[in-house]
Amino acid sequence: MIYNFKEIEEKWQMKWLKEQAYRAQADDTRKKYYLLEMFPYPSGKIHMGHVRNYAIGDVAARFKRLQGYNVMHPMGFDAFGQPAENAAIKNKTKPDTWTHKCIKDMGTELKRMGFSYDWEREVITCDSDYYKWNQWIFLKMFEKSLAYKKASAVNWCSSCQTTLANEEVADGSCWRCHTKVEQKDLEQWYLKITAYKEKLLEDLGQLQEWPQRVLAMQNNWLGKSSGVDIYFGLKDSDKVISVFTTRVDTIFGATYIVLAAEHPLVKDLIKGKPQEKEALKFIDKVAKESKIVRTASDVKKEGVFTGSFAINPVNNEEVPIWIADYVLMEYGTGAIMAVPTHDQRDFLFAKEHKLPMRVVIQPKEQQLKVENLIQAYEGDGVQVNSQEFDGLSNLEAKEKIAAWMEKKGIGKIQTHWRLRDWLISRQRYWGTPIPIIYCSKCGIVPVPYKDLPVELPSEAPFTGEGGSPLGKVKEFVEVKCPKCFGLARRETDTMATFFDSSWYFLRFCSPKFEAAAFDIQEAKYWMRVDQYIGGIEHAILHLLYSRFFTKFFQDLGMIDFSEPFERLLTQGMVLKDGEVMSKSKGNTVDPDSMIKNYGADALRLFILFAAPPETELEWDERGLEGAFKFLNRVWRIHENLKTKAEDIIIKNLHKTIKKVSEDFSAFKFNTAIASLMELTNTIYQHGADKDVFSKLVIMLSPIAPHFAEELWQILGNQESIFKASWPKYDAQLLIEENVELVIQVNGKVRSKIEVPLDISESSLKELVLKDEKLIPWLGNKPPKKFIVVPQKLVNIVI
RNA sequence: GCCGAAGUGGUGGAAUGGCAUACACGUCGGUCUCAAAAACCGAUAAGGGCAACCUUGUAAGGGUUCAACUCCCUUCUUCGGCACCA
Repeated sequence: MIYNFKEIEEKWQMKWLKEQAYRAQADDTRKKYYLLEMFPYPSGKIHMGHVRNYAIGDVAARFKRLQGYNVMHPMGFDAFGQPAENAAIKNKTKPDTWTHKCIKDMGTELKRMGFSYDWEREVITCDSDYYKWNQWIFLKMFEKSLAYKKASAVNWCSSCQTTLANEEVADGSCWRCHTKVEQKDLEQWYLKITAYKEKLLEDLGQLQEWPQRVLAMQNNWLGKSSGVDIYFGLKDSDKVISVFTTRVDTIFGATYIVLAAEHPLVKDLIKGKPQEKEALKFIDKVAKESKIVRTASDVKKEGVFTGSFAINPVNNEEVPIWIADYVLMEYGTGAIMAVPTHDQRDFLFAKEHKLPMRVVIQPKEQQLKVENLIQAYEGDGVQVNSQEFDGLSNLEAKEKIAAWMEKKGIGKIQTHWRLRDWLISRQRYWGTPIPIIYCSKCGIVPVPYKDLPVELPSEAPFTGEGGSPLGKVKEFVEVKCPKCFGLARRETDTMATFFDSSWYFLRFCSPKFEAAAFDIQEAKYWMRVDQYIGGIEHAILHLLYSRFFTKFFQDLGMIDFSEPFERLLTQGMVLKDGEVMSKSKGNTVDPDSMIKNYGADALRLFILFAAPPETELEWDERGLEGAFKFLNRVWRIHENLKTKAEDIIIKNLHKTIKKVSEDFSAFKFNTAIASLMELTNTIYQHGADKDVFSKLVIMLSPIAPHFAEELWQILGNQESIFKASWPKYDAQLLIEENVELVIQVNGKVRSKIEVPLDISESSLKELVLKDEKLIPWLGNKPPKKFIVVPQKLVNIVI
């Protein structure tokens, strides 16, 4: 007999919705648990990645409820963004219409999976009652000079026809459409995330429950590097070139310096020099090279001499100044001191252009000589040719030289970062309008708070062909200046959508609150997010921005913590035949058809059983079939319940309760399910009574909620199974009187014996030595050593 | 180059110093059936042996330990992040 999953799942889904079974209310008398999964972009259809992400979250939410926590488990939609615009163009509809239809369709699919969301808290970022607060946050940042406008070379995607943040560029290409990113000079809005760089780095230390790899990625992204800025004077002028180095110990070996082609002093340095023409040609060439070509590591290092000289401030030596393509304006000061003997890039460049070298660090095991060098020596050693620092270890010298230079005023201990401010202007329609007005008299004027929201006009002529579509909406653009009431124009760019998702977890605490972005009291109860679950692809972008916003809200005094997510779980991808499921590869499996064939419960069970949450999961429909068979196997138990279960079953049950409780707490769902399967197998051998079966059903309920709810009702319960409490195990029952000991000889298993739990070591020894199976191994020599691990094993060494 | 994660049967995976391969998939065999499906029961790392058993085995090599998938060192491979980063 097969249980009727279709009927059962529909029935309970309707009931849960009608009764608002998963409504969460703040309650100071109860311990809260805020469980959050990354909300989806409303594409219209859920995919297996969503199913996995949300199945993991739902099990945790339901488990915590059964344990008595007051659980908030909200869901919403990250609804602004380019795909809606593209789809609207394609389907000749409006992004708003298209998006809301997708939200509806996707909501239906999520409901069909039986996820226990509090739908009353649904947040949709493209609705003005949400994005109004994006604008409010932007204005607050503007007030604190954390939002500012700047002209600069920016990343430009010609296919998306918009600018991109540094975080949105991967391998020199647009993260969304993989088009090669170009550089363009534009005036754009930035958020000053760099104001929080130290705190963003330091607070990573708080995040004990985050995966190592995410912490490592954030650390890399922030890219702090400590060193010294050294001031090189010019030979023929009083200008100064500042270079940055992390190897100040090699300063006495600096035989030339190199500037990036874009360095502001370059034009001055070459002016009137015989090399001027050649240098200008080179600068022009570098400017045309794309960043990808320039940063490819196998490219030959090219450069030209400026004709000018600088003075090395530690020894007053004259050193030539070069321009080269391997020095980047974006990093450090855009200028380096070159130490060819101890830096491989400088070495290659010096060889190529026949520049001088000097060894200043001698390794212990060999004697370096400039004429014999075939590569730079980048390791540690002892200082030589370094005046009073000779003889010191270079590590010691590094600190001493830095301090000495600071004292003499020729250098400064300095830190450089990789992190850049966040460019948020997008030349697209479907996003939050930036609440700024440009007045020819008053300049940049923020929209007054009382005028929020700046509504996104419902009609705009977007064609996908570039230029901000809002710029063509006259009624939107033309506005009175809030200060002088003269004619002014609105900003026509919209905000990057990562702005929207940088604080939605706070909005969930009070999604309908009208007086502020969130209700401080509600946030005080619900925040921080106890468990956050989502894909590794957000390891940098979304998680970094959210951490930044949280720190900003803390500075505004609206919250009293600086990190939003206490625990983070990044779930692995779903693969098919070893490859990531994706539309472009055409190897996707539609969750909907799986629900039709096997039910949502079986799908949830399979996806949780097939692999631990963090690792990749290989899709296997036969495995799904197996999960379905298991549910049927459990289902049939209720038809044959005994009045009293045997002791062995009771013991097994309590062992299982212990194991499943521990595994659920640690998000080890695959092994939890394995123990439930083992218990089921034992029940097939020995039978179960109503109590044992009820407990099995409760333990299964977070994974297969409809299935469990139905069985719970069949067992005669009136209330929902999710009002029941998680079973507790009786430690007494887990204590065995006898225990099987493994007997090893020289570490190899040779026998097993059953002994009383509290056997003394001497009587155990006596017993073991009498074991006939051991005779061939022990011979008649006395054992050298006799190791006893209580209740586990004995190892005899001969 | 730097940083991070991983490598275990035919397959997904389990075991974090103490019986390697739990649980499941697949395969094979059996029960039931006119038959099939379903269901139920059993076998299933490799090699050797009629068998009881024995040997080998967790990417490779070495080490620590009575005992190593697990800890340490070296190397290889795969995946991910950063990178002419000074």
